Amino acid sequence: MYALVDVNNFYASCEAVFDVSLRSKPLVVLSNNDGCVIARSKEAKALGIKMTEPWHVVRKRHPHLLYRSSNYELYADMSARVMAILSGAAPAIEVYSIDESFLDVRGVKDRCDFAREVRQRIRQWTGLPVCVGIGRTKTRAKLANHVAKKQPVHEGVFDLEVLNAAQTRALFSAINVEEVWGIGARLARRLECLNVRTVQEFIDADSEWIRAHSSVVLQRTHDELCGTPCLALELVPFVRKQLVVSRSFGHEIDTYAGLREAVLTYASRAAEKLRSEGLLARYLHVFVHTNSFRADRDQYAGSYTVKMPTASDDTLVFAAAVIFALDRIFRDGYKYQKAGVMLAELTPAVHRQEALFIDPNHLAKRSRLSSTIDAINRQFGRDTVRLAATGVHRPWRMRRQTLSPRYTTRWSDLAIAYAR
DNA sequence: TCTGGGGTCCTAGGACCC
DNA sequence: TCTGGGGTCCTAGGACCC
Repeated sequence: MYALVDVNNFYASCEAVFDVSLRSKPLVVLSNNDGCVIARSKEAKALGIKMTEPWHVVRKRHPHLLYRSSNYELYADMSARVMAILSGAAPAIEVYSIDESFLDVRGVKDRCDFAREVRQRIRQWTGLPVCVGIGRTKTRAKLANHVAKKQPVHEGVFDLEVLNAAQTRALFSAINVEEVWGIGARLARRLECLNVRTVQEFIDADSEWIRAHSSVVLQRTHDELCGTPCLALELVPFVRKQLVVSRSFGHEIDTYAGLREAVLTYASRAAEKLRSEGLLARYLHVFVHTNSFRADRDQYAGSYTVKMPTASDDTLVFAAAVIFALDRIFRDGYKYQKAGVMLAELTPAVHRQEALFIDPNHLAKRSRLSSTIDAINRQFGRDTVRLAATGVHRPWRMRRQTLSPRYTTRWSDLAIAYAR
């Protein structure tokens, strides 16, 4: 038996916790470069604003809409607070995303009571509103959470397993199959062609028939929905398989030098992340492309993968690989809009394989250098020490015009309470 | 002018092996 | 008329998630 706890409109709710003027108002949070809408308050959803709609389009339609640039430092810290509360409340918890966790609630006597208590505690301790869905499988708990969110009568808590057969049938017949976890727009369209539109119609379909018409993935979703668990709680912290750092530029880049600055910056950030997780990478992949929305311009996309002699976490090794790759994919005469660095075939640093012809002392020295740089940057702020080749003025850096203060992670940004 | 970023898993098909 | 059988590995592409 699982409970899925999910923060309502997470990014928008985080902003409203600290800025009273944003509460109960239409508010959107924007992606990097203030490009798209990636979170909406309840009131903004009511205005019909869609997820990932371009901001410049929305803004024209709603000139007075409140908005904020995304502030991931704030959201990550608020997330950690919520997850800490949940860890204290349940015997086992799987942190599924920045704003969602699955809880093991087997053995809980009154599940709804428990859920209401958790909800109240998170509200009181963090200021964030959450909904809780309960079900026999993870997929059912997800669906229950959807009901908790959509039907205010349940006051944020819904247990699917207390319904009788007729009630369940009525509920499932009223929900579109696309709301099921694991069924996106594409699969929903394909299912519709097969006359499966509602959750109930999907459940009524034969498991093998689904496998034949789609894949084992959809079959698992079906079985989960019918009550047969296929997905267990993932308690072991996951080991990532790849690491990507990519950004659209704040201003387009049309020179080799500019592109090199940006890609080296991304590679440096990737190396930092890699080291902070104790991993090494064997492959480094670089990609660059022009703005595909500009139909009036020539388009170009290039990518190149470098296999390094041994797995590494060294910024300087990555920098050399980046330049090697970029020299092979750069084409003059284009306006580049986005680039990225991907690290792959990751292995734990404790299993480091040394190279036959490289002096181990050299490796140890470079490793100390990286650790020292990381320590300085942790203490004095990101980029205090960085490669000169990552640029000085960096006009391509992303735009974030309405970034809120880092209320919970910077002394200088702490909220101030005034007494009368 | 302005259109995000970061992940995972599965499948099909080709290359290659014995 | 007849054209084996079984396996692995890799890659590209498609689907999903938040």
